[in-house]
Amino acid sequence: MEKFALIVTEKPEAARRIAQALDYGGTPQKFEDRGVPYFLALRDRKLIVVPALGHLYTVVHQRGGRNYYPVFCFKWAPRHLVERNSKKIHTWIDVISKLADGADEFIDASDCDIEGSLIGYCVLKYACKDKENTAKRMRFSTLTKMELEAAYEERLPQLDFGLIEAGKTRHEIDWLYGINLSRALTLSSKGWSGKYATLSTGRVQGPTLKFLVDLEKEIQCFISKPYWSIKVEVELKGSIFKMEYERKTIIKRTEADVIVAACNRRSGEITNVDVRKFRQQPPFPFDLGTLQAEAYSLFRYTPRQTLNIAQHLYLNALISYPRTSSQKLPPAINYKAIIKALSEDHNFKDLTLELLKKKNLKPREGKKVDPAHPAVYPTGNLPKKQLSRQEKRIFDLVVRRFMAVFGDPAIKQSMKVSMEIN
DNA sequence: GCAAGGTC
Repeated sequence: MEKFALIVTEKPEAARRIAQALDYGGTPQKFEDRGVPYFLALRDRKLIVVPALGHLYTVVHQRGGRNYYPVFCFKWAPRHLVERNSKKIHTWIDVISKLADGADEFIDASDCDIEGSLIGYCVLKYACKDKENTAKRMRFSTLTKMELEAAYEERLPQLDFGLIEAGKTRHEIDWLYGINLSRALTLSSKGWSGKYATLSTGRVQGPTLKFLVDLEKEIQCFISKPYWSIKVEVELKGSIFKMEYERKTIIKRTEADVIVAACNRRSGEITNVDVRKFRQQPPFPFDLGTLQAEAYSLFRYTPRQTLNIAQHLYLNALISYPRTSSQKLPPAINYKAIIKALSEDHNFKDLTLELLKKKNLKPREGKKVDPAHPAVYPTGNLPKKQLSRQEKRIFDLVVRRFMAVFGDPAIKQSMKVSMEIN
């Protein structure tokens, strides 16, 4: 039978989109084997695109037994041998292995970050039987046809072993640190109280608990004290203005009463007007955290909700990969083409036309970077189907932030008026 | 049965 190239992705939706982008007719064939989807795309040669399902391999101790400590001996193994309820993983790996037998070229198309690179590596090494050193790498940060085609044509000759090493190390150190400290904690609490209780800690939950304990202690130690503040309404040329007393808090009620009595119903005199002009720079492009913060403050969406919505928009090729910590927009993404494409939407028309008048499109950028992805930006694709209310809001937010990044600084003015009464 | 972080 004719051999083919096997393209491995991190998840089913990515496999579907990659197959669609690479197939010359845009109509890849979908297959399913025991619940595992994969795709046949025809290009310069036969391509089979098969997804993983996140991590299929993980770390496990080499010898059994539960309560011994410390434990330093571990090995990598398929997840179904380690975790209960992962029969699905067993089938998944089996399907990939069978497909690998018919392939003579292997291409890693997992997400271009630490975890993704490790996922792709493990599939190639274990499920495909030691193909990690001969496999090529497709690098992309959006699932658009243009970028995927370029990523395929210009595939890198080898995997990024630096990222893979970082992924392995993250995995292994988290395991060593977490399992050992959890066991130590469990054993010492049993020694102390005589009762068994499973306790756990780790790289993330340990420090997080510490922050919570500190905050809780602060809350419990807080003693509230009453204070008074004085607000006044003044009439000036027939209009009422609200002002406040120069000292924001007054501890004693009697003292506040004296001040109020001295000012009430008297006329005053404006002693100073302080006008200040200042520039407000455009915002930074969105990293995931700031997108989540903004979505919460505007719409009260939880960070998890926002991530899910953004993930969905990404899978529909409307925005770039949202799991990024970058606040930078490299010129390679072609700002002008994106803004032009967005101008087709009447909601964005005025703002995009204004930006397109500019001689130079230069984004304001933040300091944060990400090794694998740029900041979140709209791809320029407009929704083909009606978006849900939530998707619409997040998409709109990403588009508007992207445009704002190229804007001129705002000139703002503030005014502080001081008045003396009695 | 103890971690963390992918995916669904």
